[in-house]
Amino acid sequence: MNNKQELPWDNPRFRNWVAVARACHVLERTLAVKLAPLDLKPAQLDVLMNLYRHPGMSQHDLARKLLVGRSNITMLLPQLEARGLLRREGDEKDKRILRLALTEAGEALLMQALKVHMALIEKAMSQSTPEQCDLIGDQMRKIYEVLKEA
Amino acid sequence: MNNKQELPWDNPRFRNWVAVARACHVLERTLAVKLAPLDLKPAQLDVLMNLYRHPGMSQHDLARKLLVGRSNITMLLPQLEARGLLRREGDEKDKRILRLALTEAGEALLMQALKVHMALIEKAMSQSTPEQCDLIGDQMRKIYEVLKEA
DNA sequence: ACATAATAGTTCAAAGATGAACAATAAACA
DNA sequence: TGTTTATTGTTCATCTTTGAACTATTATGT
Repeated sequence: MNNKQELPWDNPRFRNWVAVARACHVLERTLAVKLAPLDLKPAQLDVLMNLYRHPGMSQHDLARKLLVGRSNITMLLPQLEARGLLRREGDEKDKRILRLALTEAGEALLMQALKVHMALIEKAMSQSTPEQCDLIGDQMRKIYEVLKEA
Repeated sequence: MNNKQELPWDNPRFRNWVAVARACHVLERTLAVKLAPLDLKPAQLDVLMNLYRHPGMSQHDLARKLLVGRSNITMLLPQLEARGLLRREGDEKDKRILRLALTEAGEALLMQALKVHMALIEKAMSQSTPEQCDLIGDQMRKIYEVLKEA
């Protein structure tokens, strides 16, 4: 076996992925700062966004969408529920399942937060032409599909 | 003010960025799993990588490179130092600074970990042509530059 | 029907990350 | 020189996230 492998930093794929990771990281950090006035964390915003798109989803579904553990959801929801941002009600058929949905207050706060999030993403993605932007999205969706099951 | 704003999900920039974030997240998670046999966390690999590229850097420099707080570095390094993977020695001129460098063992482990990391990135980025890959990297570097100072 | 599997959600302890406050040292400047 | 300000790294309290063990409920298979 060849001990003197090619150094990753000479590999375009490696260097370019590192750039992706760094951009993600800095945008996430920035979002956390900009969201602070609304007393929302990025993780909490993710919850609100998913409940808005998929009302009635279970905690298990939510965890899978967010790529986190179920226990994380269990810890996350009570804060938001106590603030009156979402409802949890048991499923009729399957008593194990709790169905989740935003309240009006939750939807209102989400809209506020989305303005912040959107402004940040605009700032980031306006660097690219629409075609470049779509290409990036397409490639990233492919990556997600490939790694999801690995 | 218009309460009925355009929904972000109709906006290509938003949807495409969400794809970036998801791809990042799933790759990071997968990396953590694949790195477990080496008893290394992604954050620790980041440290080793940076010390390899920039031997002699200070903890402050390292924190900035990794986009984390200085205290995070303080918590992170003793584990790696105790495993004999890196050295910390005080700067001659400036007694505040600790200069960091990999040991031979650290470099050896890094090479092992890089194989894992590289294989994962190959799997992800081989979805794209070299041109697409470079375009992605270029755009992401722009994003980093724009958000870095914001 | 009954035993066994699988699934949804919770609890809990351990590990990670964060930011404010602090000590030691260096830099700036009067 | 002497005083003030900045910088480096640490400590500590707090908040997140995680995974394993647990309970309750449903599905599966004989």
